[in-house]
Amino acid sequence: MSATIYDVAQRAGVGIATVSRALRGSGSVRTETRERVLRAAEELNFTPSRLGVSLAEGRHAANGVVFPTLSGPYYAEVLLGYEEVASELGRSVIILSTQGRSAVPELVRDLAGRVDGLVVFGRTAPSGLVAELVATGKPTVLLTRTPVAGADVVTSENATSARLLAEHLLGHGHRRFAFLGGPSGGADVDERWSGVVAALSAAGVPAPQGVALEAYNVESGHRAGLRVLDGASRPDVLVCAQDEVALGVLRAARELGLDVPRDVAVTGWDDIMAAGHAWPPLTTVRQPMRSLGAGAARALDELITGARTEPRTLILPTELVIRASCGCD
Amino acid sequence: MSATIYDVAQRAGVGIATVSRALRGSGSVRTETRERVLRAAEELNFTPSRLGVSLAEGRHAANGVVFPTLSGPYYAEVLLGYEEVASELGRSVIILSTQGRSAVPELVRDLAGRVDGLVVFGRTAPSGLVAELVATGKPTVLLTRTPVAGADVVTSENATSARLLAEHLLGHGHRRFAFLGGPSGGADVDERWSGVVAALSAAGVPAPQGVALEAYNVESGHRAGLRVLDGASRPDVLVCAQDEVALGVLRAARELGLDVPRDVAVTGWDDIMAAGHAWPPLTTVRQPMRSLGAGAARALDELITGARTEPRTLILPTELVIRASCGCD
DNA sequence: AAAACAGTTGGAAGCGGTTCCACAAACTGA
DNA sequence: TCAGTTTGTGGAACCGCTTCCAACTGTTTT
Repeated sequence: MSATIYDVAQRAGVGIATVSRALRGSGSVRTETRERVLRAAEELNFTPSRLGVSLAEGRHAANGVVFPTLSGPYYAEVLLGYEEVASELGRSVIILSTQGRSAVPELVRDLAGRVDGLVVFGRTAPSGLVAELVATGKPTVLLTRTPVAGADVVTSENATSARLLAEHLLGHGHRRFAFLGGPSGGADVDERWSGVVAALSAAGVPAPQGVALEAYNVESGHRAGLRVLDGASRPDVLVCAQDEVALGVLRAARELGLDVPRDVAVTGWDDIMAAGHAWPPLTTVRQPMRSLGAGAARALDELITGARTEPRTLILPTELVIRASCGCD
Repeated sequence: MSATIYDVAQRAGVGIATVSRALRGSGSVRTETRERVLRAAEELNFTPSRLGVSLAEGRHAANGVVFPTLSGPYYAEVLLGYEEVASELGRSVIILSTQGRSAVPELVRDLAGRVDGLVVFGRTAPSGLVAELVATGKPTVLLTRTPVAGADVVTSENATSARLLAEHLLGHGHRRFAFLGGPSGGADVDERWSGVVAALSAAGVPAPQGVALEAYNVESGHRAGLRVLDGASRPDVLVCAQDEVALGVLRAARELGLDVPRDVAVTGWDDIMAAGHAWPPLTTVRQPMRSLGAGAARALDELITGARTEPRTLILPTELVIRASCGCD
């Protein structure tokens, strides 16, 4: 096995307390002694055991993230932003994906035992479980998820951007809307729905047709697209709750011989990479995915260090990205 | 703080050894005693400290993964496959992304101290560092990366698929090839290059023009595409080392008023989601991304548990995916 | 009935660090 | 010169668990 602090102490001819102080720069150690310790540590190729340190310090120096999946760019980007900041703050990131898992509560509890705090995305762990974690005093940040008492929330703006998007589409003359997303697509999707409904209502236009999805991915969007676009009463525009759904709709339209945006307009949400490369390029709402992750990491750090004790909600701004699929150009 | 094993022992009126045995089912404990312990643990809401368990067991029950980035679907998909299997094997996954980081060696060493073994992707940590880790006896699996003595390698087939791809393109009548990838694009890209070169050489066609990229993403492909396609001596086909690069090339071609595949053919590699949704749909080589991750997780588990001590190389098959961007249809 | 035995159990020794506390040595100021 | 710091250091007490070992109980074997 590798060298322990006792080996270093013996080699340097000092006590383990002095080794610890010399290596981590705490307490005062005579320069000459420090150098002797450093040399001994170097010679033995000593690296402090992370477990020993954590046990003694009473902290893991690690955070957990619970997300549904990394299929699709959204969660991956958020995770990336999160990991970057967490790493800067000296914390490792332990991941847990829940999609397709059966024993989610057990996995989440296990994860909670390995970290100082965790970030939980929407559509992963049930709220009861989150409440249970919060109750044990585990710092928790909720990402794009309905609030739970005692936990931070980080999310991006939805309702207003949805309203702006809908108003833009109304400006194109579209009147018959379909919204591909619900039901219970999670807090964020619900807010987008509300925003669209509000805009149409204000304009005196009939409420959008709500189209339920089994999942938020291309296949699901494709199936829904075929279903919605094939009927006689085809909508003017399909507002999709996610870009991937919209990509599936674009494919469905192509297969049905429909031209987007002439025959039907399509919009997405998130502004993933593929959105700009689709044909036609997708009009969508850009979410600051990296910033969401970064914001969650900072919020969690504040809760863990105790820099802040009161839970807080952080809402990041989004941006309407007009391309061609709405009817522009 | 939360209850410890001592609290449970006291409440149940037994020793901590008995509590440990009762809870983890090791050793023999009288049924009546076990039930008393279980009840006490339940009442105190006891969860064994992960740090205490790990320190005593001498293992972390966690693995690390080092990857460049999660921008783009490739690494995300592999990571997903990895996490799924690791989780099944009872191991948590700690992630570390290196792109844009300055202190990579320190970060990797720190990570190594928190895990029982790690997976290192290509283009992240320098080989010297990996060799150092392997030398300390840390089980290591290399993913799509040049081998290091003592470490497992998991990768997917490159040279043969590249040859097949090139032969298909030759069948379309293309003769002037450009390869967007090198130099030193990593072991996998080098193999793809070799495969293409071999096919052209066998057909008596001039060797491909090698086009260096600053990075493997859409922007980089876009810039390279503008450069290569704008000249007088435009190639017949641009073989890209990655789908994202190819997507950038498609955009460049569109901007230059070129029709793909009539004026120039384009191919990618990986078969990411966007490849099928691009216009024209991208001919590419599908890598089994999830399986790569899953294979790495299993290989690492074997090394950690000692089920296998000799390093091994696992090469997964790929599949040529013919769509329209090569000239088909 | 004595001896061998299987089943239970608690004490204590780690695992590898951090840090409190006591103590000695060297320094400060009057 | 002497009391009162300041500095440097080691011993030992944790942190929370697993597991070896010895002891103790109640059977079963001879």
